[in-house]
Amino acid sequence: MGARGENNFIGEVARQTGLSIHTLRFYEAQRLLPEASRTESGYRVYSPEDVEELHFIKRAQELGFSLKEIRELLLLRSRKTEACSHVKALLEEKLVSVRAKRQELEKIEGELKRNLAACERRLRHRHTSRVESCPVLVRLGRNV
Amino acid sequence: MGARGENNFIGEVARQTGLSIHTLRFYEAQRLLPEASRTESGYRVYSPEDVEELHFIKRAQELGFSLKEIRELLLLRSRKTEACSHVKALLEEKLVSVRAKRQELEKIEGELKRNLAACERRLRHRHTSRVESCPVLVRLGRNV
DNA sequence: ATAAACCCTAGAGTCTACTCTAGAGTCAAG
DNA sequence: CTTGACTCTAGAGTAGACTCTAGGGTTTAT
Repeated sequence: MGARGENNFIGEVARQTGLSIHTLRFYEAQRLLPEASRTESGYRVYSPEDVEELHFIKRAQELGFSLKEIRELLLLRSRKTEACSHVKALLEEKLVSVRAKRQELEKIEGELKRNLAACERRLRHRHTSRVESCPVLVRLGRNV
Repeated sequence: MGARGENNFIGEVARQTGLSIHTLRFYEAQRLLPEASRTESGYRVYSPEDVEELHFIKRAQELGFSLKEIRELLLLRSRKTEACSHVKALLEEKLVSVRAKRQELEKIEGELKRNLAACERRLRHRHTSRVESCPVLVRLGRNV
């Protein structure tokens, strides 16, 4: 139980947050975190607020925000003014793009299923599995 | 109606496929296409088969395959053997990952909606929109 | 006193799929 | 013969989010 156990050095914080040491330094370089304070020898020491901020970043990332957008959210948080309606706008924007991506993936998923079904029908009905009869490869090659 | 109109030079093929000239050369460099034949002066000439292959690539991309995976599909197509069951395996693999991504986005979408709802409730009930009361920013910062 | 485990910096490398640039040659039309 | 549209190559640049390396200092336990 030396200073190590008490101080939140970078490795410890990495463990707490599930981020890598590299990533923590990277976030600092990207100005997502305020510069962490240091020990005399230059080791970064993370306050509980820093750790909270890292959780904030992770959580926002899970909501599909990019680091750039997260920087904006953090700024809002610190500005402490007019935040809610601005946050709402960001959420709405993000919702639109996430919904579009999701719908895109749904279409892809449907296509894949259809191709897979064609594949399976063919494999059940013939012993040959040469390319000439692979409906998927044929389909992909057709113009239009 | 000179040689231009008859030969499928790169610009023409770009128009036909909706890919850029740069992209066509890029695909060749990535060995997705066999090296296109050339005129005496070195201009690339694309055969109808080349164009078909480009459509194949586009279509496969729309199914969520990466260029690397598409290279594999093209190889299968040219090997003309055992293709169908191999293709089936690739489709299944892709379906799994697309489904996972889609479900992930669905979760994100739900989260965003929930946050947005909290946002709206708050904005309806209070005139203050200070950060202390922005439920989303508070939520994002909470550990756990 | 020394090894193990930790930390530091600056900067390069990774991945994907392009996208663009500079400098130069080619071709058809007027 | 010139103009303009087209083509060529080699190589650099872009975006996002890391990830790693080399070379070196620090701390703790034995």
